[in-house]
Amino acid sequence: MLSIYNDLTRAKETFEPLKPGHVNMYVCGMTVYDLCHLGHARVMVVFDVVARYLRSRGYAVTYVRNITDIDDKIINRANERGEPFHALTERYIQAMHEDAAALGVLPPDQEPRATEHLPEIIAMVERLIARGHAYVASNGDVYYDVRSFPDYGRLSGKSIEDLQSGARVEPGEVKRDPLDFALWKAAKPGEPAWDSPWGQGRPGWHIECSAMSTKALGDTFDIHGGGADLTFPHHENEIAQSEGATGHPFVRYWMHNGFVRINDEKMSKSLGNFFTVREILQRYLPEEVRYFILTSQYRSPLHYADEQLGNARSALTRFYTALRGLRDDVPAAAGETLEARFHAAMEDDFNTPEALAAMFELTREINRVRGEDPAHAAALGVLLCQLGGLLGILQDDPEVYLRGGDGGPAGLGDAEIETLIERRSAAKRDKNWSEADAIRDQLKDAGIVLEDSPAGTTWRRA
RNA sequence: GGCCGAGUGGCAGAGUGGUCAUGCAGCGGAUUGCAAAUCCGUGGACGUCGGUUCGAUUCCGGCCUCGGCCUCCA
Repeated sequence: MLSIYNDLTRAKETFEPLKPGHVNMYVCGMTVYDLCHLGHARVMVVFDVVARYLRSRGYAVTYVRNITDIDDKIINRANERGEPFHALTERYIQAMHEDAAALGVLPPDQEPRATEHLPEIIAMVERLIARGHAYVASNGDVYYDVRSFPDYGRLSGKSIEDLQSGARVEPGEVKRDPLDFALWKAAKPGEPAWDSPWGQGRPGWHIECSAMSTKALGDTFDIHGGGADLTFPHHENEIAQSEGATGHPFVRYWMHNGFVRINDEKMSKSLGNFFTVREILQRYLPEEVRYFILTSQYRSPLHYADEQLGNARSALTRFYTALRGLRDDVPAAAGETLEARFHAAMEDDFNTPEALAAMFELTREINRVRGEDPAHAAALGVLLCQLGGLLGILQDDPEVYLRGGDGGPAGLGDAEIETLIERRSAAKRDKNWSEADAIRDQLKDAGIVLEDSPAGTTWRRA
């Protein structure tokens, strides 16, 4: 029985999809005017795990993650660079796909773009006008009339009155109410624009998600996800738009992931304190970054620290060390209590840290039995890999992971390493310990760790 | 100011009304030519002040501190 924390009710609820056996899920993706940073990576990894896990429980999942490829920031950035906005967005979409793939994030089933859904967007705005939820302003903008939607503020826990007191009024405002938000923005000279019943213009930020999610998944769907900073106003506005236009409930379970923090502050573009995925991948393996993201429950803050990325490396080394040398062509061990513990953790609102704890205990069990019962160890190892697969980790060949670490600036090649190990083995046979230790120290200085066993010497990169 | 969330051992991070998180680091032991890896054992925590309770880190309230949203943001 899977339970999910629903931000709409602020409680964990038993998950039951609208259509038995099928889950429709929409996640707010990126606005593509820059490279992905770790916060974007967290969204992608978290909901990738959600989709993987739902599928593993037998659900057919339709996972939609949108791309915002037209908005103010994109226009400004394109102007700064003196290039067409779509050239800019194409480049960053490409980069995002590369980053996602590197982190083992499976592609969503659909990846709709705002600029490819102008007809749906315009139709929804027209519908909102017709149903009395929106109005055309004197300058050609179209605004949502927030006061026409009594439930406004429910998701974010705000009241219209509270919002009213904090609302700021810009000079030259053409809204009827400061809380109203733009569905359609009239084009200024030189801006990208599309034809509409209200003249040339472009969609507001929120309407694209309402239009695209409804088109892809229907008026009502199961899960809507995104970063916690989208709760208000973005998702609040989506509810107002979609329910205002369709007259039906919009989303059944709202999921928001917590922020990545650095020095106790939110990592964000506006604060400028972010690391891009690319920067981090220059120093850590993709699987290490992914593991690091999963060490925190998705709603909790994730504290960025080099020490913790290093910890991720140690942890993965422990897993892969246990898997190394085990047969992987056997059936997974069945009926293990640790497997049940893993699933209990995942079914409790995707508690990945607890799920990882179960995997560590499974790892200890593998190490414990591998001497006397290699067959059982192998079966447990296959199980460990399967569980890891649900999280998108431990899918590498152990040897590749263990030998593929950072070789350092003066990294030795595999062949050189093997040669040195053979010379050391010869010295060991001769009980020439000083020679053997000298070679081991030499390798250690090059970042190579040796591990002797009765079966011979293995090595890995530290 | 309004609303929301959080404060757990050296670090990270789960969880629970009364026996164990887990990983890394530390310490002791086994193993090893010595190491490494591994196994066994072990120390160390629940912001603060009250309340409820036989018993609270866990429930309730006050306080303190921190973070977030209220404006673009994953």
